[in-house]
Amino acid sequence: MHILIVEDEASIAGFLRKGLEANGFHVQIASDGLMGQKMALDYPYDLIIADVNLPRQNGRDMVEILRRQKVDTPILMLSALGTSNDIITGLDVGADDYLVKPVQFDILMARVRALTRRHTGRLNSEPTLVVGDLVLNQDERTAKRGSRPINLTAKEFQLLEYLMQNQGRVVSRASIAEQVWDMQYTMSSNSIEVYVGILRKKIDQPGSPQLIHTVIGEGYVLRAP
Amino acid sequence: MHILIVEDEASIAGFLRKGLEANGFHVQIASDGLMGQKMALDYPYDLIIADVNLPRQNGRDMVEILRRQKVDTPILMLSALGTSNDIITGLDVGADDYLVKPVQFDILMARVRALTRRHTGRLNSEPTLVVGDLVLNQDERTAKRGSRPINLTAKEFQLLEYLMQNQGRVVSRASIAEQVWDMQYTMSSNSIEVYVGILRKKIDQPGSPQLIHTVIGEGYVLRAP
DNA sequence: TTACCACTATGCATATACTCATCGTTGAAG
DNA sequence: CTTCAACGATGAGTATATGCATAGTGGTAA
Repeated sequence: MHILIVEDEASIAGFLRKGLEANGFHVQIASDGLMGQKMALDYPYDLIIADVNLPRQNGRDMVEILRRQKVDTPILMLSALGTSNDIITGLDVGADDYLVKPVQFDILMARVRALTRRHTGRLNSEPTLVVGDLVLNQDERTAKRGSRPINLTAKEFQLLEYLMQNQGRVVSRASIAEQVWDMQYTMSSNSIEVYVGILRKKIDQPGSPQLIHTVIGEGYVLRAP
Repeated sequence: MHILIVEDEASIAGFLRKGLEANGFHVQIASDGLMGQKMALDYPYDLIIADVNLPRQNGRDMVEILRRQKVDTPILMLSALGTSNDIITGLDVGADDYLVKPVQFDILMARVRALTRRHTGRLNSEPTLVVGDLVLNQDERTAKRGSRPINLTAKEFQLLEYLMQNQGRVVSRASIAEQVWDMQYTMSSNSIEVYVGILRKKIDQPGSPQLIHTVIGEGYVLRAP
């Protein structure tokens, strides 16, 4: 979980970093608005904490520009200003939350948890993936179809995981190659077809409805019946 | 945009409803925690505003139960209690934001906008194209006319996608050839006519109004009836 | 060795893309 | 109202692309 802090006062930035790192977050610091904007565009942080008063470009403008550029990372703004007008404009340019300094660290942590929970709840933190009666437990690295356990090798597991993460969506061979095999897709190999075939034999046994579907010319899709 | 207010004090509930309705939201009110829980499970509200102190079941418990039941609607909590501990437990059971009463309405509105913006951003960005009762989902690569699913091959899908992206506009054979076939248009082939014909057979079945129209000498146009 | 895994090679079956010849429609001129 | 030419639609047939089962190779670890 990566957090970007945009704050020019080194003492505050350090205080936040220390506390956040103690809670298991990775923290990077930008010391002005332009630097913050650049870093936010370069890396998909899970959360951005930004001061309003910043050198070179203030926090509000930075947020507005980031939102215009389709960065949808949650943003928590900090400011010494506590008038309702400040808060409103801060939220309206695209911030998700607003705290007035001096901040109490435990309140900040609670807000950080609330913001990061929503953002990644769907993607990362779920230990199990479910499609129909197929359940994949990412922690235990096990899979089950209904009550029947399924034995998977490492590659098979990765492939199934990727398909389940994209359930309902058609995934191309190219993206499978990138995500599961970590390589460029070349037509010179049919590993993907072979592995899909193996998965089918293990998962879509006759009797239960089929989950893995081929979309000719496009790729594959895992879909609940 | 539908908002559920869970609040037992009629004066506050009425104050909020009036303000929110003036801003274009549809509002429903539940007067205790159990009623709120039931309503939140029954209908996919875009936002829930809940008091902490409620009869029959307090707001914190309600939020916790809703989150357990996978309701992921954004929740904004209100409370007379402003100690950091209250705020923290409120956020940690699954609320997204927390305001201390008495609330200033303009601040509340700003937070409401921030919360609903994020939530619907995800849903609306679903990549679907719609023309009349014809719906094309680009992720799933599926198409439907009304409730009838339509099976399309890759080329057919691309052609329909292009026509739908340009709905209401007449597209020439030349531009279709470029965009769908990736080639210069030469009259030496009638593939386009053939594929339009196939699409017609699949989409414009007798009984429903026709969507694909020929503009002689110009090209084709997809238009809602 | 034996067992297992990741990956490759081959050939078949079939869905799909495209071509061609023919037929239908349209609209303006006679 | 006909006739005719230009334009578009369509059905049948062919070629190609695509996916898949199966068998096989090489590497690794117990």
